[in-house]
Amino acid sequence: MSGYNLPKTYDFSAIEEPLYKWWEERGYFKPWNDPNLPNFDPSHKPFVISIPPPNVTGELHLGHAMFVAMEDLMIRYHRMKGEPTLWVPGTDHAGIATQLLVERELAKEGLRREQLGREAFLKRVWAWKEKYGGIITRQIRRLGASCDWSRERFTLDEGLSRAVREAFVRLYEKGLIYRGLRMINWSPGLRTAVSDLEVEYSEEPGTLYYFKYVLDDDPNTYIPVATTRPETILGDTAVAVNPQDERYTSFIGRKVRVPILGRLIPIIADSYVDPGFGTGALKVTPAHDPNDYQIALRHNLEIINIMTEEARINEAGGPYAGLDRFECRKKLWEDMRAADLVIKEEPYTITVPRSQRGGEIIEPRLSEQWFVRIKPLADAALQAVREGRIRIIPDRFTKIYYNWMENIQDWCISRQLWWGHRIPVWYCDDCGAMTVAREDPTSCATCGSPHIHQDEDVLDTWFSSGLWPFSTLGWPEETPDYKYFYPTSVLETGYDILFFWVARMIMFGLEFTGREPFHTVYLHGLIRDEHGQKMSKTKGNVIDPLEVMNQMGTDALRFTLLVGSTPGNDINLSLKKVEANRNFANKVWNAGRFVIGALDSCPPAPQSSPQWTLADSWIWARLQNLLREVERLFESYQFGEAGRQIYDFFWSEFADWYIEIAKLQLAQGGDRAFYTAYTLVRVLDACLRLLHPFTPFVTESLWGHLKQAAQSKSELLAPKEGWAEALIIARWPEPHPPEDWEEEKTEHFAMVQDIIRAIRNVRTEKKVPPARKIPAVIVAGDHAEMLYEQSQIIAALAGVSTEELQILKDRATRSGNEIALVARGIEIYIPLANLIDFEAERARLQKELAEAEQQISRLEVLLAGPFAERAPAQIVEKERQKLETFRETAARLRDQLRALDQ
RNA sequence: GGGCGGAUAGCUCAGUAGGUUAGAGCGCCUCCCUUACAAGGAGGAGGUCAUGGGUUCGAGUCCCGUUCCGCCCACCA
Repeated sequence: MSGYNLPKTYDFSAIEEPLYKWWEERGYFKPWNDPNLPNFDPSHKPFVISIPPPNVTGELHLGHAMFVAMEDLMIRYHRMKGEPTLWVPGTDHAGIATQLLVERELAKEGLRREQLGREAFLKRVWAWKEKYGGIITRQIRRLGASCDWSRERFTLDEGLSRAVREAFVRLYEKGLIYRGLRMINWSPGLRTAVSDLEVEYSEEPGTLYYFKYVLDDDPNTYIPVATTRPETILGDTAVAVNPQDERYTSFIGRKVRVPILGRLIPIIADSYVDPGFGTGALKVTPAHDPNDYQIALRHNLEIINIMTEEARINEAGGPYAGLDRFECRKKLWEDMRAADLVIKEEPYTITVPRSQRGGEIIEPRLSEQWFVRIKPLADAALQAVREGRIRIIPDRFTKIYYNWMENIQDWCISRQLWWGHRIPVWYCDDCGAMTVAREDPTSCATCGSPHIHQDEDVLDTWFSSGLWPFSTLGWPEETPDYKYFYPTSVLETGYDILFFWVARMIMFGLEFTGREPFHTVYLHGLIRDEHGQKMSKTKGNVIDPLEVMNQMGTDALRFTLLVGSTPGNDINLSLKKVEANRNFANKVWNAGRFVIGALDSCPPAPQSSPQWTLADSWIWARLQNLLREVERLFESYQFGEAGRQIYDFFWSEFADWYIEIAKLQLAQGGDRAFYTAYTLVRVLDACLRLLHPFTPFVTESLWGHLKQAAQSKSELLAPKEGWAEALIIARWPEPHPPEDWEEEKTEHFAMVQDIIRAIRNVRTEKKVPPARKIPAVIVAGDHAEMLYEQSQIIAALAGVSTEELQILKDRATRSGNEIALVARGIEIYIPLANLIDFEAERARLQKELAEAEQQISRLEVLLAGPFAERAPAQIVEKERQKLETFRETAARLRDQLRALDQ
């Protein structure tokens, strides 16, 4: 049996890499993936996914593994459905993250980027990208990602850069991009602006500092003020109170002195101030607080910036100039205490804005930046989802999306970095006018002067990612790819970047292409450790997907991620789960070995028409049921549930029952053996196809062996059209319409199963040695004939001796010297007189009888009530039959109890 | 301050057409190296589906309230 030449344990490490190479070389990842078919068929609707581009310098983590598993699943499924399928891969330049990495490298050499200058620095980054940029894509291949690498893109590629320019200029020309002085979030460490989304707020224990603002006209009187950031006192330009606040009415319009600095600032009235909070008086620092800035605008206050780009105090801070913001806080407070300006300190929980990258504390800062006027874009994006042109799965994120879109603020898109798309704006040194252009200009568009210089800033990375679904296909050119593959189909990613990325793609897609960039958004959850903790290096609970793949194989990891998750819900991953799925891959492998072995030894194709056994029919019916279920589940994006059902079918029906029975049928030889092999092949083949999107490697590998074995056997086993040259491009199995016989065969087989289980159960209970065959009498009424045909199977699987198995329609006498069982109304007697403990038997039978009677009365009540009239006839009938069976069972149990008493 | 998710077996979780005896994996107990697989096979123990109400012939599943856990959004010094 050549099937047994395959290794006994599935050896993924020998299989995965060559298989992936083969797929790629054969061109299966391309949309026209069958090498035997013509190259382009525009009449087919394509299925397209753009990869969420990982950071070019990133390293594989479970988030990547998750999206690859999900997207590759969808891609492989649609490919097998025969659709032209394209998965566009690529990477993101990831401005901040990458620049930070390179700057850190420089720091090791004692260098800062300013010392190198822009050109030289960018050269370094590109060199870095060339060196490490391939790592992540290699790792993604390792996961089995079947993307079309010939179409790989990078956000800083020439084509994509052109798209970015085009987008910027179009928005600018429409008046949707503007430059202005605004309060933005400033990252002192990176010395750049960041967007609202890049700031995370954390509740932290802090202090509320109370101090005195002394009145200029009455040095003995002061107005008490509280702040969480004393250093900002240096930039105060007013103290505000609520106009309704009677405590302070007399102060309004008078002046106070800024502590230490001695500047005179006014006390003003503004209804923004909450009289109930703190002291009811608010210090106003327009340059360092967004609310204060608004107040300043209303009252025309002076705006004093007291901090440098690195959040040190500048010359406006007088004696504190040069100090770091937190040093200053300490020093200033001490000085104020010495000057008797301190009232008290109170512990206070403050909401600290921190950078998403690195966690440093963000400073609100007034500065000149570029913004996208987002409202018009957001409105269109809102419409697209409201009108169902884009569907978000799971549905609950739709609300979150609405909420964000409805309250969206203008998007700060300029970054004071060097690594990224430089803003295509030039300033004239002579007339000062701006030139915004698609191509680098040589002169000022307004005055014609050649003395122009480009804006120093680059664009937010997400600006280019927002164009990803169409920029990767060639936009703004009307390339064949763009025309055919755009819009894409499904956008799949983690819910954590719904706003960062998904929302922006929708806005940009609608704005620039006039179409929704995809019709469906599928969001997966975050991956946590086995107890739901976030994975982090400090906690030491990080699972490295590469490690997992090395240990258990790619299929095991993929299957775990897919089956262990439901849309939008976080998944708690543990190695135990992966291990269980590695075992599954091994199970599949071994079932395959068995089937291939069966093929090798089975007789040639018969002339006669097939005669199916109950088991054959049953497994076929169950397979059809599975195909229907999987189809339904895939349609509704319930991939995890689909995987689970395939798993269950494969293991507990196909392997546990059909294969066991197949051994008996094969042993009969002749036509029976052939048709058994035929069924084995059919079912295994279908399972491999169904599993392929989940576990591509073990299925492809096994399928190749199976195909070979089947083809060398007979045309019947391997009809040409069914067996493509690779599983990856083989057809997805379609279910047959349900047929009448299916229900009956399923029912009958369930009976056989229950009888076998009942006997096995009693064997274990009575501690019958496994090898010992026992006698049994089955009394089955109308089912006797059907069961008689299954007697071999019952005997073999239940450990009953074939000679001593009787299957009767009825039996006049019952002896007390038998163990009596009832399964589905069928009686089973095991004459094991020496093993019978009469008391225990009576107790057991009585317990079973009680259970049956309880069910009977429950069902009687149910069927006598309104249920019978109101519930659908089918459901009622089902319950009626159940009641019948229980009555039957109860009657048999009573017989047996009586027999026991004789 | 708003909004969302979770609460099901010792652990981690499925259960998304409401159908009446609630499932899996791991762990646990008994037995078995049976010629695909010990990464396996057979049998078993274990759950008042967080809680209180409601809708319905019927609720783990739908509606309302409560408690605990987690998350997102929001400019309160």
